[in-house]
Amino acid sequence: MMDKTFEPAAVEARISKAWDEAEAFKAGRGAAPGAEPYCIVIPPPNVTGSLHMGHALNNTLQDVLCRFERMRGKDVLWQPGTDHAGIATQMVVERKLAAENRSDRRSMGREAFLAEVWKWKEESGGTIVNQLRRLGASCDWSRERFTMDEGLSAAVLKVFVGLHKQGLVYRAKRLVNWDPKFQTAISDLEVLQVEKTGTFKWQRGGEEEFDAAKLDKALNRDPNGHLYYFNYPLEGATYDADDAATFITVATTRPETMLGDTGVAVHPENEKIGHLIGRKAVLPLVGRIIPIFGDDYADPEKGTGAVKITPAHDFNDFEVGKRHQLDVVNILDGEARILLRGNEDFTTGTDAEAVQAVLALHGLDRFVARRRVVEMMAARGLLAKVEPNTHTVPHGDRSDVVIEPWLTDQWYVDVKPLAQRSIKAVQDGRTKFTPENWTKVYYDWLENIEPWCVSRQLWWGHQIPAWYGPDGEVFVAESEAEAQTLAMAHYGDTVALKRDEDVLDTWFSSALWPFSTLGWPEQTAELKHYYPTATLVTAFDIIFFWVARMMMMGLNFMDEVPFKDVYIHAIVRDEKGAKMSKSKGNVIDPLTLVDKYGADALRFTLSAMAAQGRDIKLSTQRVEGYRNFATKIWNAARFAELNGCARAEGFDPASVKQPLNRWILSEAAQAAEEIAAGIPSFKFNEAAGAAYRFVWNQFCDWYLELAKPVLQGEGVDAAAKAETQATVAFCLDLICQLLHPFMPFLTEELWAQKAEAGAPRKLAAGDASLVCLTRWADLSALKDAAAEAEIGFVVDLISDIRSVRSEVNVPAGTQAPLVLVNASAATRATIESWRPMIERLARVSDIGFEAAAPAQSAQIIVRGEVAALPLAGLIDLDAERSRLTKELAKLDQDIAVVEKKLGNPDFMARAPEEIVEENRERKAAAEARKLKVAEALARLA
RNA sequence: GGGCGCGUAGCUCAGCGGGAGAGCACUACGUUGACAUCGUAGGGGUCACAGGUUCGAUCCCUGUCGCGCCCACCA
Repeated sequence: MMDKTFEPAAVEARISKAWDEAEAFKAGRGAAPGAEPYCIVIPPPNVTGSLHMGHALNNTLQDVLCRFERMRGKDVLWQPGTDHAGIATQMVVERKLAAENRSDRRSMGREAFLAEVWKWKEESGGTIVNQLRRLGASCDWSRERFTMDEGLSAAVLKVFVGLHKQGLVYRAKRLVNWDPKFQTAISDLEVLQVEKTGTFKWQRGGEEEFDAAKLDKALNRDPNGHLYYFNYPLEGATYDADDAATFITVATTRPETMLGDTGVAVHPENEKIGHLIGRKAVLPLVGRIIPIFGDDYADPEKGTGAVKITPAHDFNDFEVGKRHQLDVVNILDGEARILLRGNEDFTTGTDAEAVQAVLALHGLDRFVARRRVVEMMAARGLLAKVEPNTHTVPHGDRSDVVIEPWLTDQWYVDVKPLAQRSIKAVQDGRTKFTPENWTKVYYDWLENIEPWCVSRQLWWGHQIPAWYGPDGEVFVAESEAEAQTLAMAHYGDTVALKRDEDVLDTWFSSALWPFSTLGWPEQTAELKHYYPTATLVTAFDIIFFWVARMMMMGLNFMDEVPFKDVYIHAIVRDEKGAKMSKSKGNVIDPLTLVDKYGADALRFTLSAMAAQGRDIKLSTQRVEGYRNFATKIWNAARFAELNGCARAEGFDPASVKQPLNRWILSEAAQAAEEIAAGIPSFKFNEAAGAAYRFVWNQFCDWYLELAKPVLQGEGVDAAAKAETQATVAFCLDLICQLLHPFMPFLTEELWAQKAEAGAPRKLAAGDASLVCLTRWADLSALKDAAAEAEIGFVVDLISDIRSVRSEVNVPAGTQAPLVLVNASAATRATIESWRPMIERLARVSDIGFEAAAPAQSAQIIVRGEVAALPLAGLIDLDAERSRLTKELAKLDQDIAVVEKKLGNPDFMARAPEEIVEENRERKAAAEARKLKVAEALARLA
C-alpha cells in the first residue's frame, strides 16, 4: 500500500544510495556496443564552494541532458570534479588559521601552509559534491577529478612547457592589475569597473575657504568620484595663482599619484596652452622638474587639456611615457601604501623643508595620502578646483578593493594566435553556441584579446615550472631535472637553480578540463572515445574566463574543439532581477528549497523556467506548484493501485482495443515526441511543459476520470476493464520514463514501488531494474487520429455541459437529464458507448434522443451536434438568454472578421490556399453554430 | 562610446507572420473514496508607444520611451 503523499526527504536518500550501489552512472553504463558517445564535463565548482542557485540550474540542465541521452541509448559520461580555486581556497585556509590563533601563512612557510590547505581540502573540501548528489546529478562519481590532482597537474605542466616551446609563453615587466588585498597580479577579466560619483565641490577664489574636514567626510563615504585640478608652477616663473602665465593646470582623479608624475602632456595643436610645450614644470610638494611635451594623447577638449603623466601607475600613461622616454617612478608598495623612503625611483628637489613634508606621506594608505596631498596642495595655493566626477574605478572581482596598475615581472600567454583558431572553429560550425547571439560576444572578445597574465603571487595552485639560474636566465621545463639539463647546456656546468615562486591562474588548469579529465597527456581510451565532448552547459558570465580558453587550449593541444555544442543558460536572479550574491545578501539557498519541496520540484521549476534568452527570476510559489505536481503524480499512482491497475502479461500497447486507451496512448506518443524534441535542442521549458500537460491535463484530468466508470462501475465488460487496468499501469511506467530526466527521484521511487505490480516489466532495450537505466521505446505507431476525434468529442461535450450548468446557475449537486437533438447515427452510437462517463463527469441523470429541444432547456452546440439540458424550473432563463445572446454577438463578430478577409481580393489572391481554406471552414462553422444558437434562443422565448 | 537583451493578464513568465497562452493570485461553486499539495467553472490583456513592410503584424523593419546586462574608456 502506497503512502498517502510523496515524502521527498526520505525517498531521495534511499534512491541516491540505490543508484550508487547499482553504479548506474558509470561511463557508458548499459550502452550497446558501438553506441554514440555523449560526454559532458561539469563546470568544476570551487572546492570551497557551496551550492547556489546558479549551480542548481546549471547542473539540473546537464542532468536532464545526461539522463535523457542515457535513456535514448547513448554511451553517456558526465565527468565530475572540482576546481582548486587559488585565491578563494587560500583565503579560506588563512582565515581558518587566524580563527584558530595559529601562526599565519608567511611565518608558517610555504610547505607547511600547503599541507594545511590539503588537509582542509580532504576534511571539508567536498561539500559541494554531496550537494550536487542531493540534486540528483547523475555524474560518474567514480571518475571525480580535482584540478590539483596528479594527472591534471601533469597536464598543466605539459601545456605550460608546450606553450613556451611554441613561443607563446613569456615573462615580461609591465604594468599589471595588482590586487593590494591579495597582493597578487590578476588578469583583465578579474577586474570589474565600478562607477563612482563623489559629492565634494570647491573652487579657488569662490565663496568658501577650502575645508579639509569636509573633504574628509566626503572621501570617507567613498574615496573616489572626484576630479581635482592642480596648478603646477612653471620652471623659472614665480608662482602666482592669479597669473596664468606662471603655471599649468592639470586635472586628476587620483591626486596621490602626482608623487610619481614625470611629465605633463599637451596636445601639439592645443591653441590655448600649446605654447607651453618644451617648457618644464616644477612638480609641487616633490620639487622634481618634469617636462611639458606634446602628445596626441592629451585631448584639448578634456579636463584642462594638460594631462599629468604617471607612467608607473596608469596604463595609458605608461605608453605615453615609453614614447617620450619618461622616468618611471613607482610610489606604492604591494599593499598600495605610499613608498618614498628608501625608494630608489623616487627623486625630489633640494628644498629640505619640502622634502621632509613630502616624506611624511611615506607609509600612508593610498586613500589617506590622497586627502593629505589635496590638503597640502590647497595649503600651498595650488589647488584650483575640486568637482564631483562620475567615472569608473577598477575593482578586484574577489577582493572588491580598488586595483592598482603596478609595475611587476609576470608570465604572459600570447593568446592571439590561439584566439584566431578558436574564432575559426565557431565560424566553421565545429562548435555551435545556443542561443546563437552569444557567438558575437565570443568573437568580439577573441578579436580584441590581450595577452593573458597567468602568474599569481599565491601559494595554492600549480607552481610555475620555471627555474632561474644565478644570472637570472630562465629555464622552463616539466621537472627540475629537465631544467638542470637545459641549464647544463646553457652554462656548460651544473648550477644552483631556483624555482619561480608564483603559481598559475586557476583558469589555466580549468582551460584544460575537457581533455585533462579524460586522461591527457596519456592517450587513454576515454580520451579517444569521448573527446570532443558533446555539450558544454554554462552561464554567459564565464564565456571569456572559461569557454573561450577551453577552445584555445583544446584546439592547440588536441587539434580539435573541446565540445560541439555550448549551451548558454540564464542567470538566476532575485525577485528584483538583481544578480544573487553573498555580499548583497539576496541569495536563495537551493538546498533550503530541496529540503522543503524536494529536489524534483526544484529541478522541474528550473527546467520549466529555462527558456532561452531570458534570466530566471525565481519564485518560491512556482516551486511549490511543481511540488504539487509531484504529489499529483504520486496520487495517480495510488489511484492505479486502489483500482487493481497492474501490468498484464503480454500487454501490447499497439493492439489495445478500447478507444479511451488508444487515445491516452496516442497522447503519450505525442508527449514523448515533444519531450524528445525539446531536450536535445535545449528547449527545456517546452519539454517540461509537454510532460506537465500530458500528465496533469490529459492523463489525470481526463483519462483517469473517464476510466473510472470502467474501473469502478458494475456490470462492465470484463475485457474492457482488464485492458484499461493494464493500460493505466503501462502509462504509469511510461510517465516514469518520460519524466525521469526532470524528476529522477520521484520516478525512480514509483518505478521501484510498482516493480511487483503485475507482470514483470519487459523492455525492448535497457535494464528494467532502475528507471534511469531503461531505454525509451519508439511510440510513434501508437498515434491514433480516430481515437483523438472520438475522445475529443466526449471531452468537449462534458466541458460544455459543465460550463453551461455553471453559467446558468444550476447547482453542482443537481442531476439533470440530457437530450441530444436530431443526433446523427454516429453521434448516437458514440453517446451510447460513453453514456456512463458522460453521466458521471457532467452530472447527467439520463440521456435521451429527441427531434427537438424541450421547452425551457439550456442548449449547447458541440462539434455541430445540439444537446439540451431540460431544466424546467431549475435554470435561470434570463441567464441562459443572456448567455446565448452574448454568444450570438461573438459569432457575428467572428463571421464579420472572416467575411472581410474572404471578401478581400488581395487576400484571396495572395494568401496561401490552406489559410484561405481555413477561413472558409471557420466561416462555415461559425455560421452553422450561429444558426443553432439562434434556434436555441428562439425556443427559449 | 560599442554591443546584447527585455517591455504580453494583478504577479512571474511562455509564445511569435494568419482566430491572445500557462502557473500563481482573484471570484463562484464543490468533502462525487487517487489527490483540498485537490476538483469544476469564471473574470481579467488597444501583446510599451509611433511609423513602415505585408492580403494580413503581438510577431519582421525603423524610430521613440522605459528597464537590465556585457565590453571599452575619459585626465
